[in-house]
Amino acid sequence: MSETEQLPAWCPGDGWCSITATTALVGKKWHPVIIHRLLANGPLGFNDLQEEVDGISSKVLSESLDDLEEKRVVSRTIVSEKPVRVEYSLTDLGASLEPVIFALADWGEQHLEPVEEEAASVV
Amino acid sequence: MSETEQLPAWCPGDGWCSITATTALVGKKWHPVIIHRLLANGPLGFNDLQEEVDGISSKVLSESLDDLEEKRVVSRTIVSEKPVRVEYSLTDLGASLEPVIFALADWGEQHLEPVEEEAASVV
DNA sequence: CGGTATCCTCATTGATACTG
DNA sequence: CAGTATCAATGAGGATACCG
Repeated sequence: MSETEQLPAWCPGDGWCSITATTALVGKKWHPVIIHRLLANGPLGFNDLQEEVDGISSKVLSESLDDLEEKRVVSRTIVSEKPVRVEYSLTDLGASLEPVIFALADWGEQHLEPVEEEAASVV
Repeated sequence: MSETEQLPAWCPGDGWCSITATTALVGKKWHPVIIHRLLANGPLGFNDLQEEVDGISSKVLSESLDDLEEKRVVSRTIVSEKPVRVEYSLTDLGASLEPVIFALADWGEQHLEPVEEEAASVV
């Protein structure tokens, strides 16, 4: 119980797990995509973001953003223009997720991407 | 609607998204951890795996493994020894997830890990 | 050892509508 | 534009027990 030092670096504690910890933050269904879009397309307004994500409802987007904000991954900025806009962007913590998001996207590209032909039958 | 080629490589189609595709495969709560353990500790039997994962019930582990098997990420091998054992291991596809899993673990390490001191106050 | 079978609860989503 | 309110539906996850 006291020899955590013999364990590999990627799995430190007895109970604690870096994977579990990470997925607890960004493991929700839409979180990776949202972060991805913010990473790629810079700060976005609510509706712009919703269009980027494709398929998400305003309710779920709102909840997701609340969650990500609470976890200090996303920051919400009210831009006092006219009319007032809101801008969602990544915090430094959020931006630091780039390798993770990139790994997800990359793997999907390389291993799943395919089937533009099949898509034709679906329309 | 026809100019998908102007989009960056990591976000190809109009509807299709590599992130969404990837998380559809490994986005379930326990999947990354399970893959991580198989990645790290080689083939494992059911109960061994359950102990590695820590906190998962046999039911959920079973369901997760079924799912991962169906998705060709994990393979189940019956070892005809005596008594019969079962070995779970990663397929080539599963093994190819290493960068993703590693990214998750790595990020957790670097950004979440700490707070052994704070833990004392929670107990 | 390697699982299933139940049952139950909570979290997440989806659809829709409405608001300032 | 940027959300919130409601409500229904799904389903993932947990506890426990049991089986070959």
